[in-house]
Amino acid sequence: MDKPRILLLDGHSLAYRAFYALPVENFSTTTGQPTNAVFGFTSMLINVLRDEKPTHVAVAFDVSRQTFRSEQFPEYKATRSASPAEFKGQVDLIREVLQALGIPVLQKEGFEADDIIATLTRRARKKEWEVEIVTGDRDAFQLVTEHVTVLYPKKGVSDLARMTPDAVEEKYGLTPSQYPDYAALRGDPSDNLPGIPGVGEKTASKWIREFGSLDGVVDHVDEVKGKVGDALRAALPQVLLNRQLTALVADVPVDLDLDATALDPWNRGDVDQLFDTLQFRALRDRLEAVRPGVSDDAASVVESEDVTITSLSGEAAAQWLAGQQGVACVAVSGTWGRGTGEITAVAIVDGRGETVHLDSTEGPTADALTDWLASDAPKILHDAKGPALTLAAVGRRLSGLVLDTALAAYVESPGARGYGLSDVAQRVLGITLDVEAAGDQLMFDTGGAAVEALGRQVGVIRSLAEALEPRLEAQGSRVLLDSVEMPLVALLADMEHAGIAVDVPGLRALSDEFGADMRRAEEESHRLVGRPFNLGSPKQLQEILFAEKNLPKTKKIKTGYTTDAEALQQLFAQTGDPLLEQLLAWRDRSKLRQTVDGLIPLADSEARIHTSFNQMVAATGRLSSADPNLQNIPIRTDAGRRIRGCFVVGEGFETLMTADYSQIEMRIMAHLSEDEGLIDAFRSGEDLHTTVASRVFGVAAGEVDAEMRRRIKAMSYGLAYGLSAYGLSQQLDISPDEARRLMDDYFERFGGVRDYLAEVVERARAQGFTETMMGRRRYLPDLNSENRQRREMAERMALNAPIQGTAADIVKVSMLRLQRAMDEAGLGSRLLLQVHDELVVEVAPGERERIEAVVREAMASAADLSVPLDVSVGFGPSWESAAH
DNA sequence: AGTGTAGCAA
DNA sequence: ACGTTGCTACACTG
Repeated sequence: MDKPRILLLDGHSLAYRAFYALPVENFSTTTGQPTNAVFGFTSMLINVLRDEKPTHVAVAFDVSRQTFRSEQFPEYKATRSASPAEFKGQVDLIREVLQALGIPVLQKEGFEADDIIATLTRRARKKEWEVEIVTGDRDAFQLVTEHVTVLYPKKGVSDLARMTPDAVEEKYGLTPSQYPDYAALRGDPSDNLPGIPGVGEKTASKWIREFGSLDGVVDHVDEVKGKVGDALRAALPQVLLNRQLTALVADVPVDLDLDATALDPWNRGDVDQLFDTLQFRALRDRLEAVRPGVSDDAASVVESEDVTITSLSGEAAAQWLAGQQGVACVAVSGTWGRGTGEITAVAIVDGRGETVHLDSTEGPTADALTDWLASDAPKILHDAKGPALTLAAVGRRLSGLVLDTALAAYVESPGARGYGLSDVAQRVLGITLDVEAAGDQLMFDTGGAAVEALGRQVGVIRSLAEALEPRLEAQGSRVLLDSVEMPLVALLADMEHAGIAVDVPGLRALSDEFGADMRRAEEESHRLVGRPFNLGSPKQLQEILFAEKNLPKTKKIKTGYTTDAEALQQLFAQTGDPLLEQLLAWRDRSKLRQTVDGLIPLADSEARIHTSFNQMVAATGRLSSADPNLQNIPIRTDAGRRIRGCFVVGEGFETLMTADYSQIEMRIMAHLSEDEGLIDAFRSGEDLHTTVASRVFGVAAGEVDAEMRRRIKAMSYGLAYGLSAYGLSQQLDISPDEARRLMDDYFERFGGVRDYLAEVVERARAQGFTETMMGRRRYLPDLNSENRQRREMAERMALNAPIQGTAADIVKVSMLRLQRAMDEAGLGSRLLLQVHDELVVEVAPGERERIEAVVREAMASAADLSVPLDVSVGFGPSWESAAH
């Protein structure tokens, strides 16, 4: 066994360093608690634990300013200003962190942290332990020996200087034991210890080298010539006092058995909880990577410990699957994404409680498993889309899914941070799963550890199913889960696997063209400014626009003044500066080019791009699309639309079709609010915004001009987002008063809408959540927040969630109905994309008319509203041409 | 690596 | 402070 190595930290000095090294704006919790010092300290602690691998750790703190030093010299540290309010309190949080980690904290009235560290150093050295001291106080350099190292923060919180005897020698030209003598001569402004006029670091160091020590200097004090000599002699009493104060006391009466500083695994539950409240996500992961803690609830995690897991393969696997009884819980390991997937192994526990492990890297076992997953045998999985993709990749479809515990957790409470097995297990069961470690095992180890990890996971999935089902019943959200979210899994897998064809040469040509446009704008901008600069750097832009060219200041943001497109356009309108035009042109083209360049490498060998639809991200129930995001492909400008033109019908298909709901959110608002006027406006079949405008302004529909229509359109759309009079005025470029009047007039005519919006917020405030037509909830605890900003934010969310969420419900239902209708009719067309209110379908040869009818029917009948659900449809060889 | 700014969609 | 839901790229900073 190696020699023990003890790590001694100076809590206060490190916290102070961290506090000034890290900007407090960047390190605060959402509740406003500053955490920069806690973060920096904890980060340093984790780093030294990682790099130094100590066996023992202790942290010393100062208690108060009253120490034996301030008694001897009242001015000691007197110039230190009171610590800022943001710092106070953080020290207590640091103590909490240390307590959670089981690291002893030491302090002693009348002494400083450094004295305690000196004391512990002496004691540890008696036992011949190695000592490492981490402190921001240079006085500790006097403790350095061959076996005692000081780690001193150079700058920031991640760069520590390793002060060995050689390093001290190199830096000061002195031995560590000479350091306090030197410090006494030099004085220390931060401790308010006066130095000698005319004597700085250089001279102090020179004298100590020359005379060997401070005693030597005293002995030869008369030999020092010149003005500095006089100054030295005059200051000698102060220097000797300095020497006393700088000396660290190594016999502080602290009551601590060194063995109690042994670094033990900490309780992961406590640490997770604390790091959660501090909102230290990354730090927690770093900590886990350095030293995994132990779960406090080991028994409930390792449920599989006394469960027998049987590994089966080939024929035996097939037989077990065929004879499996009841509902099976399945834990799956494998990889998936980009429209395909592969399962490496599964653990299954069936209704009899038999647990098996199947290694599906082996052909026959994989085939048996595929058949079983595609069969109606009832099964419970956690996040089944990955396995469903694996099936889609071999032309099969996941079936028999009676519960997806990830989706269940999402439906039960959307808006949580994550829905991975460990996230949900933590939230629902209160147990900590070390999924990363398990994942590693699964990746690199096909032996017992991987089997056991999967066995544990399948046990957790079973517990989750039991815990979540009653919650869903209580909420009444079982229908939503069973008839919408879960059936959607296999459909999304099919869509992702299908992908959408792109014209790769077309995209390349666009990239070149946009690139050339960018270069032109860039060169012209450089010419106008007179030197090259980075057009993509908001910081440099600010410098040029506001400091050099002195253009009018725009809206303030954290880092200065905004240079966003809206602001630049306004500036251009004011000043006509040609640079602004070039900047805007460059921004536009570079955005388009980056979209194009992101797509090109994602096209597969058949020139198809496979996105991933995420079903558990949006708190309102919408899908999201990522890698690449195909829900934000440009459409508003001509150049942008050309990118859509590169999404094309694939080989073997006749055409693309797009079908979208027109004004679905307004229709939902009409339905939910039961506002007669709005319902009539929709039923009339006339242009909605014109009809609404004619009522608000009290003129005939024929007399509604473009401006009136524009204002009403903005107002109508804004309603569903909780738009304020101020926001409306900004958007329409009118005065807040005028916006206020517009809103009043609007609500005068459409009072039902106003009443509905008010009621929806009040109901949500009372019950704590909003609900969509299909019973999808969104919890909004902030509706009762004391903090106005948070409360109003929650109110806008409460306005929007039922409308956006109901639209999401309806579109999802329409997708399922479409899928079912196509299956039943045996059509070869397929759904490729969903863009919130739009579906993109790849139409098989000869199916155009039938598909149009099927799609219209599926979409129009997806919900029964008091207004019709209008669907517009378009066909074309590309996504752009299929738009309407 | 994480944060901030910017910008695209519905 | 003032309009919701997302995703991605880049610059900048530690």
